[in-house]
Amino acid sequence: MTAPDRVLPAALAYSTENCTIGRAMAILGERWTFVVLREVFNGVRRFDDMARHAGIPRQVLSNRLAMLVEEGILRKEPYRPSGERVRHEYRLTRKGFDLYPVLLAVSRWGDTYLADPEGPPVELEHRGCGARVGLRMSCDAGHDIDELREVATRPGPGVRLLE
Amino acid sequence: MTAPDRVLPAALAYSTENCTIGRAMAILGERWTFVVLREVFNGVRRFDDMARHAGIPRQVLSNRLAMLVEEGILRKEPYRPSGERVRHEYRLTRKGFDLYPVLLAVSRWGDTYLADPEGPPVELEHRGCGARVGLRMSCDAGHDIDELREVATRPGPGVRLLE
DNA sequence: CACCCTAGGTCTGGTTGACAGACTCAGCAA
DNA sequence: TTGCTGAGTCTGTCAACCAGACCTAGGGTG
Repeated sequence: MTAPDRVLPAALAYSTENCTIGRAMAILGERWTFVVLREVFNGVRRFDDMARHAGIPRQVLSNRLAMLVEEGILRKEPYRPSGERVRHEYRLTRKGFDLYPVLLAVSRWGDTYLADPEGPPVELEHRGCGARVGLRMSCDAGHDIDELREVATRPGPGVRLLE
Repeated sequence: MTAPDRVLPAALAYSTENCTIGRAMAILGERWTFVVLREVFNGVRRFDDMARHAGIPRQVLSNRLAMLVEEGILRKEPYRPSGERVRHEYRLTRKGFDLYPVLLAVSRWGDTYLADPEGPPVELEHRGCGARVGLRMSCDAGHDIDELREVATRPGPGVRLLE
């Protein structure tokens, strides 16, 4: 029960309204967005497969896919299975692939804190080596970072002062 | 326009209903949850500071904080600034701190794809070294992983077969 | 004492989103 | 002609979001 420091860190002198987390979560922060993405990363690319496999309400899936296409995270591609008419599948764009670390981070956190007692239902392994896949913090200079204390916040090039 | 493989990967023979991503997103996947967490990670711990600083509707903030406390991600602690009455602040639990990689991943993705042209408003640097902080995929055996292709999905201990 | 200020909420009401279940529609197949 | 299948849309209900006003307890001020 000690008094906290009321001195706000430097970053907080700036508006967070333009902070990218808010924008990112406006896209990613809907109940099913990540579930859809997990399906696509797992190779499920078709509407009915997703709806059936992940148990997403069809209307919601429809909305989510349309939004993800509009945001440039998925693209809708026609293809023709031999002897059938043209169908469509959803595939990841580069922007979509780059969400993999987010998905992985969420997945590891969920496995740690939300899995049933017996353990997580699905695991990701390093192909060949067999060890579990995870994320490590590091800086662009290559140093590993183990402690949150080693991370500092600084204003970036797009900073905007509070009025 | 090639036909996709309709053979679902091994993981998909199992229900994803119990997959932890779904559960995690039921908690994290709401418009403001991460924005609240970002504030707390930045050292903003009090109701009014969050509401003012991040522009969150007070009712929503109230709900979000209550939910995060109930989920064991935040805890509410009383403290008394000298000469004032008792107040409350929200602090991260261990479970909450472990969300940092998720926050960092979202933040880096947002900085890359959603920032204003001039760049992200805030950056995270390695204290001392000054380089930007990011995440690297690696396996528990210590190998770096650069390609998504190196990651394979396997059933985990808590797997549950589809009926 | 009466009044004001502040932190930390609640209350109200309109708008949007989630969701289940039924319906549609095009093209192939029998 | 009828049926099947993939990929949706339509309808109606219920919950969540959100802005803006309101409330309340404790301490300070005149």
